[in-house]
Amino acid sequence: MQKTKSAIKGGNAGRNRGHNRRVVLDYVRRNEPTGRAEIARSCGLSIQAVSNITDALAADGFLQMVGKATGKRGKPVVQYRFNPDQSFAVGLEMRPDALVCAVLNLKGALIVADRIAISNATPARAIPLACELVEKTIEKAGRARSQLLGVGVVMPGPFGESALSGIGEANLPGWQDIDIKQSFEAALSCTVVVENDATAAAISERVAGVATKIDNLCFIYFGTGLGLGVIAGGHAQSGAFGNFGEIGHVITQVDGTACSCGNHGCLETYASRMAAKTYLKARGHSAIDTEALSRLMVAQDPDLQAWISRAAKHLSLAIGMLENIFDPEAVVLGGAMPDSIIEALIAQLSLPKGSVANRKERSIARVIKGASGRNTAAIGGASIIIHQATTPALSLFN
Amino acid sequence: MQKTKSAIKGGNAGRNRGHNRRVVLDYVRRNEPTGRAEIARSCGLSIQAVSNITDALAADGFLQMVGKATGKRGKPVVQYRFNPDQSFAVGLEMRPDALVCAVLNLKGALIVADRIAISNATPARAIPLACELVEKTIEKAGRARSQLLGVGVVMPGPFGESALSGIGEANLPGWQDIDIKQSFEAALSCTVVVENDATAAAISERVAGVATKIDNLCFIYFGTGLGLGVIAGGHAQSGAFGNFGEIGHVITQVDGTACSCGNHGCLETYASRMAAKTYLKARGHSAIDTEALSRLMVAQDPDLQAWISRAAKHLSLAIGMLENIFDPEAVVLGGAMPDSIIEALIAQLSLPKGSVANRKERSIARVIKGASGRNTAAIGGASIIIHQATTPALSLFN
DNA sequence: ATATTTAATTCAAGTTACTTGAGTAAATAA
DNA sequence: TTATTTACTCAAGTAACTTGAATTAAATAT
Repeated sequence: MQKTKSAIKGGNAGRNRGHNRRVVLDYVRRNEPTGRAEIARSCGLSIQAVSNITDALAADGFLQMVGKATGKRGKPVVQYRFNPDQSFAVGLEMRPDALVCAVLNLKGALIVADRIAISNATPARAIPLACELVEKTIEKAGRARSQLLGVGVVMPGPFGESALSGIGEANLPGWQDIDIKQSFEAALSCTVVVENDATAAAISERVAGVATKIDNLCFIYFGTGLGLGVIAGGHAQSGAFGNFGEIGHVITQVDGTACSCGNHGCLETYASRMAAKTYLKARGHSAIDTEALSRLMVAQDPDLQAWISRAAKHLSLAIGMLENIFDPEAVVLGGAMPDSIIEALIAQLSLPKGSVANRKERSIARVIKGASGRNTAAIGGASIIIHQATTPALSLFN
Repeated sequence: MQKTKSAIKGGNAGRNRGHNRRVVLDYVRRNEPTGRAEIARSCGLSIQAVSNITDALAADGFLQMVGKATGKRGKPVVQYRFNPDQSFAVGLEMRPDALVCAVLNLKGALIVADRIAISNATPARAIPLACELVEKTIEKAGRARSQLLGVGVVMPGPFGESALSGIGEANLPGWQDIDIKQSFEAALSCTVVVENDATAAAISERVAGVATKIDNLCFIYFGTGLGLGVIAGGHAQSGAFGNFGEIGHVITQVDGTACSCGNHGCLETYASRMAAKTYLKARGHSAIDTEALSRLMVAQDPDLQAWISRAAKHLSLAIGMLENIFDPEAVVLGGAMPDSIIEALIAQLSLPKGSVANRKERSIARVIKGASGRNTAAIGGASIIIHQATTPALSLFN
């Protein structure tokens, strides 16, 4: 009988210290400016403890004192705020045709993004190039390498054995057999996290996007295929084998369009960049890239309009399903797709009325546009690093 | 600007103590019999700390020393095991037509289950009756009321404003406006947790069912409708508004059968007890309850066979979708449905091959049968209490 | 048989980070 | 001016964990 690995570890004074620092840091980041008494009340700690912690965080540069707040009765509050420039995070998107790198400050603001074209993106070729790009982009951002918090590497899923399964045609070749995280950690000697694009995008919305105050969201990501990133209770979902969110292969039409995965009627064959490309090519358009899509959108091309209308139908089904399953505060659409098309898709959705999401007193729309564009995934990668550094979790005890 | 309530609190020695006790208790429960050195290694604590903690847990009756294990080199391990009878948990299912109560020991074993019929289940009528049933069932189980760990109340979701939304026809009337948890806590003066049936069922599989070693699972629950309970990373998902898992209203056939929710082609109209009832009634069968379904199954009734075959098609779609979205270790089917029918449904599934779940090296089947029968939900309710008491989580710091 | 090795466990002292309680400071309200 | 309120500091106290040396008991080697 195999013993269960206890995923959850015990705590001690030291681990507690780390946890509490994150709790305080996270609270200040989300409620700045704020004072120590308020932090203590909110975080369930004594004022003295918070005082010690803020002193330490300020000494380390994570927090900044920003003067006193008067107006209320009592001794004025010495206010602290989060220092977004204490360090920085790097995001790196690995694509078959390009490597994209983004440097973000701790508030999630983009400092610099850069990219290089690449072909034949095997690990042996791509990893050194990627690392070089990372170093150059850090330099371009004018940041000290020593302040690097970590690198978030974003690759299209699914990971692992998925190559065997039919899904994952859009994957990079030769990456199934290596430990990506370890390879990058060895090359960059810093914290590295590997995630899929959709999850990265979802996290970036929570770090600095439309969902900073939202703890439960679904992000539908337009990559080559279609991905789903979910944040539940403030934490990103990743599945048992890291392949959470393969929404592209959810079937929205029985016996529909043939999909590369072997099934028919997958959502991805209707609503994805690839689907748009295929649809437009079949109607005589050529060289469909993101820019071309933008242009067709401006020109109100009837073929693109027809595609959007069809895609919106399938997306509506999928979104209704997500709402009923995840009960999120909002569904976000974004990714490597022109803003104008995402907006058009949202405008044409016909969401089911019979849904737990169809509440009268909604403070946010059911579907909102998230970050999109060519750098979304790389920004998402950096956001994961920020999220991990500032979000207290049980993982601290691991 | 509203301040974020810090959901996550800081830790101190006392909270750490509680956390560590749970970590140790959980480890022993899942790996018994085991010794202190092993616990220390697995939980990241020092042997001395574990020794103190096990002493305390043994003194409180949560752990029992069960002798020494020889055979290996070195001083023999003093083994401990979880004491399943230190206290007990109660589950209570509130249904429109009946109240079901189950008493479980801490290992999740059923001690006694009981039920009473009820009509017009308004809160004012049902809550006193339910509390009476709880007390009587505890007595019948021969347990001391003082050992009661808590009561898990199971009701069909969705909760909250859902009555407005069209979904939830099967709901109990008059329960939308009261705080169910508080009402029961006041009446029973003990810990009360309220959950939906599907989540309760999922947790019960993890506490004592087919998923004790599984951290990621999806449970499709046959209630009146169809529910989904998900455990991800060992923790039950509940959604932003407690309405996670309304899988019954996922559309598996565009323009399909009309559903009470106003949409067409909802999974629930094909695969649920209600669907079976409707299908069989339309074909001349009458008085279809669970027992009748069992009898028809034994008799190999062709109408029921046809229904199963159709339901399996729709379930296959839904399960494929769940696999792609959640990437679970397994999907479990169970609930208030005869075992024989669940088995037949599983046998007739045709799962998509293009799925992240279609791995070669699976140790468990993609779809397995979980607990089913008339008491499943009540047992699930009690399981939630057990799960909460023995599963360490960040919530300890709340 | 005896010695050695291995591993679990205990004992006592030491450490850490938090809490407590008394006291101070600075603002508004009366 | 005085009282009240609220934030914060200082110093001492405490709980729970870690560390390191010593002890115990079984399996294995000599």
